[in-house]
Amino acid sequence: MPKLGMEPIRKAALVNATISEIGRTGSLDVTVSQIAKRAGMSSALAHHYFGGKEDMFLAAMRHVLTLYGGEVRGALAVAQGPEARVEAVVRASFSPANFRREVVGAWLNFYVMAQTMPEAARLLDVYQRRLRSNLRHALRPLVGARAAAVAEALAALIDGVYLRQVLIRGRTDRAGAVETVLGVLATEISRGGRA
Amino acid sequence: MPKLGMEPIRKAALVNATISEIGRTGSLDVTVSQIAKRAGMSSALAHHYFGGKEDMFLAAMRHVLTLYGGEVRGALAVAQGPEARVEAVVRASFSPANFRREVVGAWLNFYVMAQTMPEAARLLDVYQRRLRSNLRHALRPLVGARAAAVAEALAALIDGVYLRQVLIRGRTDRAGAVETVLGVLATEISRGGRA
DNA sequence: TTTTTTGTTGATTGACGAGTCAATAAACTT
DNA sequence: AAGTTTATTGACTCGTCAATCAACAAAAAA
Repeated sequence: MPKLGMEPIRKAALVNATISEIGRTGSLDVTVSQIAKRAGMSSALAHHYFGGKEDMFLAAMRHVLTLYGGEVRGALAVAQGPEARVEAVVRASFSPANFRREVVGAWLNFYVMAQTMPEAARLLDVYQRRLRSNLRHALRPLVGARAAAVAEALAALIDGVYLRQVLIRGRTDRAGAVETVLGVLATEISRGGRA
Repeated sequence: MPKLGMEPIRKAALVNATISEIGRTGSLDVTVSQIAKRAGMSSALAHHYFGGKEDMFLAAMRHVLTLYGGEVRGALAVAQGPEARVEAVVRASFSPANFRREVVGAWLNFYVMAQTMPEAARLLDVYQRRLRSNLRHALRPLVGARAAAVAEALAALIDGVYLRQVLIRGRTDRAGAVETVLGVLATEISRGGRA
């Protein structure tokens, strides 16, 4: 029954399955067989489409990063004014799609990957740079020269809030997460550019 | 050459070796043999003193948490006034001992452990509670009713700054880390208890 | 219609690693 | 001196898993 043009479909299925399995088990100790099974194919086929396990992991990471990037861009496009722009970035970071338990679990493990896989480190670095850059530009009119420092802090804060969700049993607390970050943002804005 | 009373010495050596190896490889994929070798003994002996790999991991985690707790307590003991108390907690979090590359790498992996090992989750939860509680109490006189929210934000910020070190090549940036957190603290204090 | 390309898997290989065990030896007890 | 407890390891078992291969099937190209 070989239908042609399966490659992109299979690859997409494997990428999703990889994210799901990493998120579900909460670790990188997922076997290719587990992933392949969830994606509805044999492990041999998974190896056929991707060079190996590492490539699957990287593809999954790229996918998550791409989704996130898209969401940030979309939110920025409709944001009116600097304050709305910062808020857009923050809200996109905690959007329902990005802030699901399994995705948070996957993120955590991407950081672990970054410690061994140079390409993973590069991808995360790109993400961090873009995040900081977005925040910095939006913050400039609000806090002036402090923009860089505040952007750095907000970016770290976002990551930290993510990290804490890992320990929370049950559903992730999206409202609380956004509130925490926006709370700090409000304080920084109220201080403005004063040194 | 069996000298008696080896147990505590061996265990301590294994705990240190575990932290080192997790930090060095940046993942939980460390073999008992690797750990044992670094601790200067056979893997069989490691199994003899600890029930298994998991126990070694938990013991390592307890050790790091204990060291950290001690440092916070020590810093709090000599701190004069609320502001100094908050600063003490922050500085202790980034003390040279806690902020070494390998320890940061180990921390990251403790969070990963927490996703599968209930006991690891419990330990991290205790740490987080204590951290927040310490911050909250010290912040109360400074920001009044906002103490809880600000404590939550600072705690997340500390974790986030930790997380970012993972990607930094070479030495960890202690000064920058402390500066980022204290910067936010300063802004929050300058706002005080104003809603 | 033969050939090539694409899709697909069961079976196998080869490596590695956690945990166990039997054996050896030194110290401590009685 | 005989017996017990503590220390220590090399060798082994048993399982798991990434990666490969041989083989089969169907569509597309020649």
